Parts: sequence; structure tokens; C-alpha cells
Amino acid sequence: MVGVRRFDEGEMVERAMERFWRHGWEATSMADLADATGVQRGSLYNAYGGKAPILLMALDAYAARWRMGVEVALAEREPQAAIAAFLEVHVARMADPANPPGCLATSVAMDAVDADPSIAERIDAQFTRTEEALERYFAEATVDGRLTSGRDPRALARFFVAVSRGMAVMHKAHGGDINIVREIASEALATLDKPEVRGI
Amino acid sequence: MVGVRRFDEGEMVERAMERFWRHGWEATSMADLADATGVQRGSLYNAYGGKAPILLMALDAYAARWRMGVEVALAEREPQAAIAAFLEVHVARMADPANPPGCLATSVAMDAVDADPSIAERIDAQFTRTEEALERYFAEATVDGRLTSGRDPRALARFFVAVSRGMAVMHKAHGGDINIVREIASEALATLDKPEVRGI
DNA sequence: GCTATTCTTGACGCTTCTGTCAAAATACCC
DNA sequence: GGGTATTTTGACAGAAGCGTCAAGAATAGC
Repeated sequence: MVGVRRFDEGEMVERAMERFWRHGWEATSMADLADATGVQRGSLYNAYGGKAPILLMALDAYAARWRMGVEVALAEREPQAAIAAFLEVHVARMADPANPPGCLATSVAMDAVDADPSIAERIDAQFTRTEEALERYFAEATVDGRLTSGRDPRALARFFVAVSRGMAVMHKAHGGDINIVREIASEALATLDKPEVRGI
Repeated sequence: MVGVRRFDEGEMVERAMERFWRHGWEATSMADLADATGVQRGSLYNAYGGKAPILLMALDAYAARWRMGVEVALAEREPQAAIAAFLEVHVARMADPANPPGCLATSVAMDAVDADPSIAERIDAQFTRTEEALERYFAEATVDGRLTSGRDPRALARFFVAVSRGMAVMHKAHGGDINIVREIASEALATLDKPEVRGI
């Protein structure tokens, strides 16, 4: 390791993430990334080879940013509370005016998945990871009776991931209105409502 | 009206819709549209002035294509059946291998809303239109007791629109897997499940 | 059949994006 | 301190996209 890198990769990825998040994959050129990150275009090509590897890093940084919140949420005993906390991670992200509207992963899933197989793989993997965490939670909750029986843990998990994506789309489609997002989260939660009287 | 248009506008819009649907707004150039529709680039500029007006027509054609199905769905008396039919409109669209994966409106909402104000307006209007149709349905169903009281019709409406968008994102993210979409629809429906024992 | 009108077609100039490269700069190791 | 490996930087050529335009073609009305 000699001739030494002048930019901070972590910071670069953070800025690139913000750029992709706000403008999407297709609407972000290498020149845009150079502008946003302060790193010269040539340096980015030299270090990473192109746009896709940078997006992959941005996606990982994005996922890492909320991972902790999701883990804490799923440490809750009551499904009602756990899912409320899970959805709140997403609501809070969209409610923060410092963040671009919508959701990076959702945006990428819709418009970059066809551009490069590595992107499709990463998106699929990230989605699956969250689904599996929720599935594990629901499976355990079903076993020890915290969750009404008769619900498929995997389907339930995918349902809540879908809801979180739906919230992001609605957020973007309605010009960043956070109230709509809250309404949706609240209704989604009702799926798990009143477990003591349901499905007996 | 003299020197007469040589292409069929309806057919052109249909092809343009398919192109936007499959590849998104940003990844579709005027040259791509010319290729896809068989209409020369110059003719498209002459007739419509640019890409955005063509997308607006495509969005309208897209919405019109499913409108009937939604209306029929919301003619069902039982909320359970109505929403099942509503979701089935979306499921069936994604299940049809002749269609591109995902959903045009969802894709546009995520990646074209910032490109042109007219697009943002149209998307917002289309989303709102569906939300209002559902809201009317839920409001009426609440009044005459088909729906358990205590649910906000508007929130419920937005929730189901969000679910339909979430299904589209999941469809695209998981490489067109229709089973996942079905699972999600089925779980969403459970929100309205067993109204006779819920929320009394 | 002539005219007026509009669409079609191919071409043009301009801008943006991409990917690469060679020269210059830098800092570590010996 | 010299050598070496690596990054930085600016520049380049080629491709693609955009928007416009002038000339040609076609048709309805007179």
C-alpha cells in the first residue's frame, strides 16, 4: 500500500448514497457522483471501475444505517410492539427532512435492477435478509403463542416488507407527505391487532 | 386538418407504455421510443414536443386499462370480497407473463416525479383517484355496517393502495416471482378478516 | 388540378456521458 | 534519499441524447 488514496471512502459512499437516494440510479451520472462526492471522475473509475460498484457500496451503507433499528424493534416481545417499532424505523426515516424522500432500496429496485446483474442480486439479497429476520421473529412468536396461530410467518414477513416499500412509494408519489405514511403504518399494524380475539 | 398523421396514436401510446413500463422513465430515450413505436423521432417531437407528454398519455392508457377491473371489484358488497377483487386486479396483471414486471405507475412515481412537474401532478392525481374510490367504498361500507367501525376509511384506502404498490416493488425486486405477490395480497386481506369478532 | 396545410424524414449542431490513458504527484519501503 | 507502487488529474475520442429545421411528401378542399 503506497501511493495513497486521498479521499475518505466512507464519506464518499455517504455522499454517493445521498445522490442516488435523491435522484435515482439512471439520473445519476459519474460526473454527478464526482460533483456530489468531491472525488474526481477519474479517481472513481480508477478505484471502483464504474457506477454499479459505487451503488452497491451505497446500498450496503444504506442497509447498515437501519439495521440496528430493525434489530432493536424485533427484540420486542409483543408482535404488536415489535412491528410498530419496525414500521417506525421507516416512518422516522421519511419524516426526517434531512433525508431525501422515499427509500433508496425501493428506488433502486424499481429502476436499476435491469441495469446490472450485481445490482439485482444485492437488492434481492437485502430484501430477503429483512424478510428472513421478520420471518424468524414471527415463527418464534407463533411457537410460544405470542402470535395467533394460522398465520404463515413467511407470508406475514413479506407482507410487512411490502408495506414498508409501499409507504416509500406513497411518500414519493404524494410529494413527501408524512401523514399518509403514518396512516398506512397504523393500518398495517391493525393486521396484528387484538390477537386475543382473532383466529381462535 | 389536411396533411394527415400517418401513425395510429393509440397504438403508438400502447407501445410507448410498454417501453416505459419495462425500462422506466430515465432509461427510455426518444430514440428508444421511436424504435419501440415505429414512429420517427422527428414525428414524435412534432406531434408531442418531447418525452413527458408521451409518458402522460402512457400513464393515462395504463390507468384506463385497470379502471374497469377496480370498478367491478368495488361493486362487491362484502369488503372482504371487494378488496380481494381489487388486489386481484394487480396480482393478475403481474402474473401475466405478457406484461413487464412491476407496475408502470409505481416505477414512474419513484423515478420520474422529479423530472417534470406535469408528471408529478399526474401521478399524484392517479394515486389520489384510486384512494378516493376506495375511501368512498369504505365510508359507505362503514355507514351500513358491512365494515367494522373504528377504522378510518381514508387511512384504510391509502393502506390498500400502498399494499398494491408494495406488491409491485416486491415483484420487481424478487425477479418477477408471482407467489410472493400472492402471499402479500393474501396477508393484506387478513386486515379485513373475521369482521364479526374484531373491534366490537 | 392547384393550393394550402400538415406530417414525415434525414440531417445538423450542441451537450452530456462514457471509458481510457499518459503524465504528474505522492508517500511508503528499503 | 532513491525506487516503486499507486493515486490524482486533465485530456481525449467516441457514443448517445437532445432539440431544431428545412426540404420533401401527402392529402383535403377548392
